[in-house]
Amino acid sequence: MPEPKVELRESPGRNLIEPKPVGLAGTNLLFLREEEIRMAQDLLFFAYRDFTNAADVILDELGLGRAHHRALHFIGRNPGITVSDLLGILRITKQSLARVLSVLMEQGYVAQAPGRADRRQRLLSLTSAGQALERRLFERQKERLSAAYREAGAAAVDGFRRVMRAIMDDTARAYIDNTEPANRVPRGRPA
Amino acid sequence: MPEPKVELRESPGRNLIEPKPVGLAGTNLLFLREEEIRMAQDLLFFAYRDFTNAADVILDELGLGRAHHRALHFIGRNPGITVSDLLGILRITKQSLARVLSVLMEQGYVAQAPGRADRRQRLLSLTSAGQALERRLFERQKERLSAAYREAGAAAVDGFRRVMRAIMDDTARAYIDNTEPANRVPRGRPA
DNA sequence: CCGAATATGTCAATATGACTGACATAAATG
DNA sequence: CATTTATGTCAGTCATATTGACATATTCGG
Repeated sequence: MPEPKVELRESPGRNLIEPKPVGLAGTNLLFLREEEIRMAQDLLFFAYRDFTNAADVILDELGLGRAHHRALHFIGRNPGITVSDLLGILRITKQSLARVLSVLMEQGYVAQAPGRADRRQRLLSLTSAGQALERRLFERQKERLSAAYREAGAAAVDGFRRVMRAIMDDTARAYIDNTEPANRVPRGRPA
Repeated sequence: MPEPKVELRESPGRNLIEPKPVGLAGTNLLFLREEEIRMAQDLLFFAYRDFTNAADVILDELGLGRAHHRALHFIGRNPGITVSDLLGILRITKQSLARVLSVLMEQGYVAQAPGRADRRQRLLSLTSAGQALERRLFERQKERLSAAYREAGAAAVDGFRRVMRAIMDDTARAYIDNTEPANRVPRGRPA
């Protein structure tokens, strides 16, 4: 019985707990707004869960975890990134990153080079093996994401991006905006 | 302690690693498609990170973790849910859930009742303390999410929902579709 | 040039949340 | 009655994160 059953067979207390949409317009709107937000919580949980799952088979084969994947992703996307910038993106402690990075370097996926301007820095980049691995992981997630994009359509994708960007905090927004491709379609807001 | 810096001060290897959008139309489109997907990876990471962060302060005060929050959320949303249905939603093992649930029950946030139709089942629901706690946690995430919805606009929210729904797997989609408000009819269970 | 600040690395100890696999009990079901 | 199901539990392990202290090399301001 491998398939997890998600459908609920009975939910006796449901109607006792949820505020019923009564005739009063204000109350009903409030209810809908709250339900909208709770739905967003569900969406974020499930979408993120299945998005991250997509690469797990490959990671398991190699004895790596999601933390390694995240590091590979952001180093691959920002070749020559400093350790402290990577820490700022991942929002984990130096020690947590150190363990992940040391594995990736030992296994030849990530290389360090001293910064030319500031020789204290260790600029991180993917080796060709690291690029290859990151690509394998990427392809798995791409399958799921591009299928979703195809299914939802271009207009929905634009809305998706806007909402996701608005959920994250300012520093992450700044990162996202700087990482966009140069030939991007202009956003709704003024620069 | 300075603000974590996310902006990248130098990225020497960037242009060496990213495939350049050459004149060839096909290659350029391929590049854009790939960049679109990598952007989606970024969006999911940052949005999920900051969405989950929102409730952490309260959880820390109480010595609870995100696993407890997830359980509270899905029990609150599905009062009377069975243990196995909750396991199917969270996709964790019985043992992982057991530890979380036993804490929540010891601390009076969650109650069990034997199923009426099937007395093997332990139907889970929030106590009033559990409802109160879930609401506190909810309000924090609501601040962030409703601000994002407001900023992005109704059309974007619709697109967001479509894409998120398309990212998740079939069982999660079925759950989402059954949980939608208003057009929710009594669950298809034969009494 | 010197002292302070910065970038990075490292140590030890700890916490959380997840896992596997085995086993136990009660109840439903054919 | 035998089997299956729903749930609980035990023991051990792993992955990922944390804090806080300390070390080294380098940069930078006065």
